[in-house]
Amino acid sequence: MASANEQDLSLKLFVVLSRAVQSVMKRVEEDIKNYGLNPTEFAVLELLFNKGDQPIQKIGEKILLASSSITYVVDKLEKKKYLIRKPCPKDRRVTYASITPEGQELMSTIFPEHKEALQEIFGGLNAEEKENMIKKLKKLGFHAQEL
Amino acid sequence: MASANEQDLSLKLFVVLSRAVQSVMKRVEEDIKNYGLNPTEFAVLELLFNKGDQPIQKIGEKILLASSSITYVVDKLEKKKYLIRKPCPKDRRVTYASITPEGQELMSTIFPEHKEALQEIFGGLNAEEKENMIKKLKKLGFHAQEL
DNA sequence: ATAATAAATCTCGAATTCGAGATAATTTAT
DNA sequence: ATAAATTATCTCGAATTCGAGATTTATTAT
Repeated sequence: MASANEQDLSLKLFVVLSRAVQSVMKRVEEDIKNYGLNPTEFAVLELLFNKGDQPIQKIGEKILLASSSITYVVDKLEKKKYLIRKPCPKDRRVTYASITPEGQELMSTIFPEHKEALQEIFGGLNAEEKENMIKKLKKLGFHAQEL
Repeated sequence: MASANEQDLSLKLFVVLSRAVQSVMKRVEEDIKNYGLNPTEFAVLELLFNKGDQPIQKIGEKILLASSSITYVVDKLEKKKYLIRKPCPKDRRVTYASITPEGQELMSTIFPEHKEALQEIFGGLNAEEKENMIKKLKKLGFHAQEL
């Protein structure tokens, strides 16, 4: 059994993590909202922009979203003309999401801006601190995932 | 202007942070769901349990929730008999949320269990790593908040 | 070859959160 | 003392996410 101090330390880490993430995400959302997108839409476009066409199923796996939610987001992006659905000829169960030229143009403009915004948002830490935090967060994330 | 490497590091930190938090939160939600609560309900009860009666307004400030959302959560907890609303006699605009004996009993049972669960979820890091992460997350959070 | 199983996508309804605005009470300024 | 501004809470509708289940297609087992 963990000592009271160890437990309190974990509790504190949980609280501090929640707060910090809330502050960070708020800024990130503000940034993305400037582009007329929400974080999920941005994540989907970023995936298609950087990794090419994806089966709708795969998108859900990569950005950790339920299939019904993906349908919703892809619908919205299709209405905005940033992507189109393309049926897969080999497997008629599958539909690809494919970024349009409009989507490409949008992303090639805003992705660099987004990276600058992230650079500012994470400006509280220097490079070494970021490297270290990445390492520790991976450890933490893997452990939590495997429970 | 930040170098490409610095920007990529921030982007990577953002991605890793998002993933890690997603894994952690998923476990925490599973834990809390066992108690028949969602994370927001738990946060409200925890506040009342540890800090005593609170004006509804204050709850929103402490757990960072919009006033309309607080009304919704307090309604739910009141239906579950874990808290009651008490009008403030000094200022008739104010309503206190007050934990009931049932709520006290619930929290005194599940709060220790919750701390044990957190101890497991954060078990990927040792005490020193947690201390360090708390320090860095505070830096990160304050910086992001002040932008 | 047929039946059972699995996989991909979608539909639907519920849960949660937000923002805008309504209402009522208090405080501040004139 | 009255008017104006502020504060606390709530109502309402929109946005987003989920899970359960429906539908269609493909794969596996008999």
